[in-house]
Amino acid sequence: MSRIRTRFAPSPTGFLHIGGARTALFNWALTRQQEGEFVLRIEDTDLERSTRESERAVLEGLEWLGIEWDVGPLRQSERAERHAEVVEALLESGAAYRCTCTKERLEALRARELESGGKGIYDGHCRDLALGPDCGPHTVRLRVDRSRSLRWDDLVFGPSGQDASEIGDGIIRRSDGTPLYALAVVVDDLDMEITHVIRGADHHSNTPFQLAIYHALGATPPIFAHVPLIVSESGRKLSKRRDPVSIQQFRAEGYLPEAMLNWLARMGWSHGDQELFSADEIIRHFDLDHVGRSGAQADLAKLESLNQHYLKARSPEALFEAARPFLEAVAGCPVPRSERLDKLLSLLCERSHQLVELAEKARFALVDEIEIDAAAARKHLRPVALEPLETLIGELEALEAWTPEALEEAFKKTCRTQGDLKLGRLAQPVRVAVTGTAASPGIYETLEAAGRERVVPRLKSAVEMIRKRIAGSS
RNA sequence: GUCCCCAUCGUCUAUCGGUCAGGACACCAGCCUUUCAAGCUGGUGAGGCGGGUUCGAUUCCCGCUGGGGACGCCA
Repeated sequence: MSRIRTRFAPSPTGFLHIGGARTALFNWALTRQQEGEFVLRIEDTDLERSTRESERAVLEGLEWLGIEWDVGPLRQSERAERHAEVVEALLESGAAYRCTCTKERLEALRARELESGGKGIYDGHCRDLALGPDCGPHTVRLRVDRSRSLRWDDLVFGPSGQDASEIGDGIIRRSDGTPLYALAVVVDDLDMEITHVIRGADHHSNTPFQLAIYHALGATPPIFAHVPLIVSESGRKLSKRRDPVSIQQFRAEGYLPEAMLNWLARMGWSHGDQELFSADEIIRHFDLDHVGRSGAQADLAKLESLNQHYLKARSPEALFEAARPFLEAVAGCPVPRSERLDKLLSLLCERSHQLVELAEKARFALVDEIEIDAAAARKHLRPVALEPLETLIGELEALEAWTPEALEEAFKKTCRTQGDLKLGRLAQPVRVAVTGTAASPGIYETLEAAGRERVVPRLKSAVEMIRKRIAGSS
């Protein structure tokens, strides 16, 4: 058997969304596995809605995910001549005909049809009129051979399609001379020798008409595999407005590409009980037979869980590399990598789901001025903490080494001299004073990460706060 | 409205006639504990309904119900 050739054909009318990304992933995975060729084709025939900007967004999204194409990006708009040529040939052979029906007539027709319980398809008004090129403004319709079967064996849905008698003569060229999607995809897929068309299930019911075009062209259709849609929590098709669907949005929030890939792969596809997949494993195991037929809801909680998993799985270098822009956004300045920061990051990814969250939690070690959470201060920076804090400051200032071990020693000693104070009674006020919040990694690691130069002043300012509080309440 | 498709825990799913219906996320509880997490242990939780076929149906068939998609001079 010859090599397979697949394609991903997004229309650049927005950003790369998760449905498209998953379709691309499935195409890519199968192609890599079979050592075929993967074509990227931009379907930009709708000039009004297509922009170079969103085309770039789509490419960037794919690149970020690590989905690489072998051919392209090709643009459908650049193939206009070829499309026109095919329509002319179809006209010539009689497989297509000119239609002068106005939009008004068609609308009225459809309304009347629907009203009387009909199918709302074209009635063939111009089918046998043999209209010539001089018939005025006209579209071109495919003369669907009504005796044929427009069925195929879908690799995901199984036997699909209907008889040609059930569909109408669809338009393949607009009155302005440009081709319609159905014509363009078929011609492009044929010219590009695409062997497997793997696309969203929203194309499932458009496929019969496309088969009719293949027939009219005397061509053999490719193999089709329709992948069920990813749906929103309401169970409907994803909406760009209401649902978080943009790949770049996820990226901006700090999701890792390996987590996205894993998440996307497991929506609709499975490999037994396995949940974790690297890109290589997806390629190795991907199988259209194990793509389900029902729509999948995008579960953000699962993505978060996967993202944390991959955050923890990253090497310190790779973690820092991914986190850097987020850390710098918090710091407001370049953030160099350091051993101290690496340690903090590894501690923080156990309590973060995305990089934005991680960077925010690292704030206390990145900036000089922190804000103290009011509720945390009220609860922990109380008069009873005053003496212990002052004692601790003395201990810390006397410390030679700023290590977790030395810090622990200082804390233990302070607790002892403060009448066997429970560690939590000291650790919590310190935590709030140093991080501004009541939650952080272990207190010694936290102090180590913040650095002596920041810890002592912050403790002193906390002491001041408490003093003011005492003065204010008396 | 017409055509097409889909239907297992809250969610993603495994199961290709015989399983105590499994896993993961989420959720709950316990352990751990200086906070928050993480981790560990345990737990709640599913075959939409009605008919068939069969010794036996989640699995095969039909109907119903529910949900979705397509019906453009959009892609």
